Amino acid sequence: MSKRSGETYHHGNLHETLIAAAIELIRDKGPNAFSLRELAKKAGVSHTAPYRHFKDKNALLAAIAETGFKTLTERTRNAAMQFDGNPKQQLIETGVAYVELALDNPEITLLMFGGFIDTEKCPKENLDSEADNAFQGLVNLIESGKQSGVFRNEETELLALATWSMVHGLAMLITGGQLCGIADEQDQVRNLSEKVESLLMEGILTR
Amino acid sequence: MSKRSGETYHHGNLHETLIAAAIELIRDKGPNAFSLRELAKKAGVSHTAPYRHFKDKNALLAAIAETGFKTLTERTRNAAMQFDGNPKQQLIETGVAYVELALDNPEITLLMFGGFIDTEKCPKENLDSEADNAFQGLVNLIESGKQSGVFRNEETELLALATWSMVHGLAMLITGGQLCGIADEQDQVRNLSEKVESLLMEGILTR
DNA sequence: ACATCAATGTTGGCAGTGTATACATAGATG
DNA sequence: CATCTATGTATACACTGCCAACATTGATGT
Repeated sequence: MSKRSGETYHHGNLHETLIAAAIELIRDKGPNAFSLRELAKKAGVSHTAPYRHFKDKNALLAAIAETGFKTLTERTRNAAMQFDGNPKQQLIETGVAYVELALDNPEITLLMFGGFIDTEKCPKENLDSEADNAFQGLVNLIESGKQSGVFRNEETELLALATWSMVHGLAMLITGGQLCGIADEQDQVRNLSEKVESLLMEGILTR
Repeated sequence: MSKRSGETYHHGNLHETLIAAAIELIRDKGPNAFSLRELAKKAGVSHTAPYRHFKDKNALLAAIAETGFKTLTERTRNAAMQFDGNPKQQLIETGVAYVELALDNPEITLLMFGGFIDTEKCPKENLDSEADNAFQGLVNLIESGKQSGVFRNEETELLALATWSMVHGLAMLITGGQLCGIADEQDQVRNLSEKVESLLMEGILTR
């Protein structure tokens, strides 16, 4: 029965609608309070309709996390592209982009890294491989920086892991609220990211 | 009515029992799947008994997170104490202790930093102040290292934040499963932590 | 010694949750 | 135009957090 003019029995585009609405809900209430039934209501469908598009709640969250990793890959790559040929600046801007994205989307970031999603051990599924993409960009960046003699000749994966950890840690501390008062505003974050990463590059020991 | 010999109407020590049992449950099923009712069953009390000791679920989780921060403070301080007078080694061992603790208690670590607990903006409550304690130890360590000329003469808080971010990021990447295959075993973690922190100290730029 | 009270427990109930099952509809395909 | 399959709905169940009313008991003051 099509009660009103615009309403059809088949939604037609529920998959994308659900993801978009879910992101909104998570932004509002956090990944913890997010519920499938409220999502269905928001999308204007019955509370079991989402199961035609996602195996279960976890699968939907995983899909959202994946979009998060995609934009993370995009943003960091774009940031790096703007300083092609300058690995040092590239590394800094990549980090700033990483942290800024996390600050702009704290709830999604928590969803991505907060253990809300069961990933069945360590399968190289879409989700993880998408995260690998972001990491791979970093690896490439460092590799080229090594070859041009800017970065030390250490194992590339190790250098990448160090920079990733640094930036990721800062992002998680901010989104987790551990840095309240220290890093709330946007410009503070950029400033902080830059300084912290400079420290990683220059080292914190005297010479 | 006291049915059997050992059973009393008043448990007598429910508060601690609940926390201990909750930690076990969270270890088993993750902070996400943890439920108050299952906890009550495990503790052998009715499903509302926990409410006599904790305002709500969030309060219980906060209490558990607080114990987590306490042990974090202990472990890192103990690690530092063992190398008194050697700030560089102190910093490394502190970081290793941090990451190892996270690896040993991934679910609790997620609980502490994964956004499961509503902290009402940024109140300086027990939870946060306990986290501050761990950070303060790091600040002191770096301050003394600066005075003995080992660490660069940068703003102490910034140096502390950088080292904390680095170590925290590594810990979160490991517990979040992002480093599957790279850092699973205990000795791998120590090795990785040491290397990564050495990089932070020495810097990753060529000189 | 006894009444009283506050702390700590239980029972029952409610709204909300994830998800399994059976059924309804409609767009696509032969 | 019949049929199939994708997509949506209705219903039901076990489970959840939490509230309100009641029960038990150890502690307290007189």
